[in-house]
Amino acid sequence: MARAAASKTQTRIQREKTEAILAAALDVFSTYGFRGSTIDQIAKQAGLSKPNLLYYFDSKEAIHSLLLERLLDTWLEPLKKLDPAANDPVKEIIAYVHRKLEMACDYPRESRLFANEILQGAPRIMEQITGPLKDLVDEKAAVIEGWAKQGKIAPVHPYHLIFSIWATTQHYADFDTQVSAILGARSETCFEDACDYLTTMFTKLLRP
Amino acid sequence: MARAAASKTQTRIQREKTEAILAAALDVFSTYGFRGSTIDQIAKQAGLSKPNLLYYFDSKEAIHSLLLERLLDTWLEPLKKLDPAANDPVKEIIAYVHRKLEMACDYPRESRLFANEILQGAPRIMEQITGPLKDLVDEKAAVIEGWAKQGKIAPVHPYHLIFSIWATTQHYADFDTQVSAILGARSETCFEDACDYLTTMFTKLLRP
DNA sequence: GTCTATAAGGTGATAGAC
DNA sequence: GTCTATCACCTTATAGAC
Repeated sequence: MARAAASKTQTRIQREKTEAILAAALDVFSTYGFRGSTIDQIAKQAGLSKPNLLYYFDSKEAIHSLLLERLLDTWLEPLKKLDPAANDPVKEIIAYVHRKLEMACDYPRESRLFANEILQGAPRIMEQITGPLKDLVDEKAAVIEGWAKQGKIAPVHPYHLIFSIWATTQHYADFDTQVSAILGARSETCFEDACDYLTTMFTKLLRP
Repeated sequence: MARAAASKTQTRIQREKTEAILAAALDVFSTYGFRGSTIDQIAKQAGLSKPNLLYYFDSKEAIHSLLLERLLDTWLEPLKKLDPAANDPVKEIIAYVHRKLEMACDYPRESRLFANEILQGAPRIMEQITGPLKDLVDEKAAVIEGWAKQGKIAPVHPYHLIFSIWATTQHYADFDTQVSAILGARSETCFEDACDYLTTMFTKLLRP
């Protein structure tokens, strides 16, 4: 892992610098992907020299790995919260859409970091996809299918429902450049409009 | 631009090699993005030496530019076909969804090339976004809004409708790695299932 | 802890023989 | 047209002074 970062007894300054590096790295990696990013760029943005950055992290890959590791917990949380015992399944799924859209709005760089990794074939994250992520999706897909069988929501392919929620919400983070360019002045209300639109779409889809 | 590629009188072999280079470049660029890709990789995959590749194209950027240039025509086509005079606007929009999904299925590398470029802030394609693409979207959004006002489709935010169509269809190309990993054996019927699912979703959304 | 200097290898592009 | 050889530069990472 890292030299200083691995130490359990970090000073405040060490923690601050580690976080500054991670923040800068998130910026750079989320934009250019792993191979397209350079340590120089990250160091410069974090306000350190390159060797100094490499004092805190052993390698470029170590920074990237830590970012991805941290990301996945955050990433799975909204879906984890989907409650199988919910009274109103339609509302429960809509609430999930809202959580996911909020994440795209508040953490667009995290979304792009993930998108970049998947786009490149997920070489550094495949185990997490086929492991924890797939398990969670399988579990929640079964919940959704159960709701459908009970007639609490309209019959719907649970996996593609989840994919469509991911796609439509993350789109606003990953393709923000395009969305903003096309909306122009309308960009200002983009997220509220998106929230309204997606609420309507998924409500109409799911209402039994 | 290119040396041999710029010549108007190419031999058959020259054309073939140019196309081989472009095919290999599409593979590599769509996976790693511009900065993450190397000429070496492209040359190797095309079956040429690096200097030989650079005999056909002046630079790495020249190849990338030509790919993007070619892409945009194909990319805009499905939306261009949306007919303002269509009898059944719901069907017309659903047909657009189908064309878009088919493109994601048949040309996933093109979709990922585009995604990579947007994700990186569209540095080499911004003019096309704010120009031809925005113009086309503005035009078609007006058509959709017209249909809504006439009561031919349900009232809906036209721009976010278009974004949601892009997001849901391109997702199957751009996030294919993730989709396949999660679906496992179900991947075999992925596109048929997606087609059914998206048809249902957008029909329910749009039916007046 | 942070710096300068530098090693070691990769990368875009060119020169010149064939 | 295609190759080998090579240049100039960039990038990751380390060594060692302070």
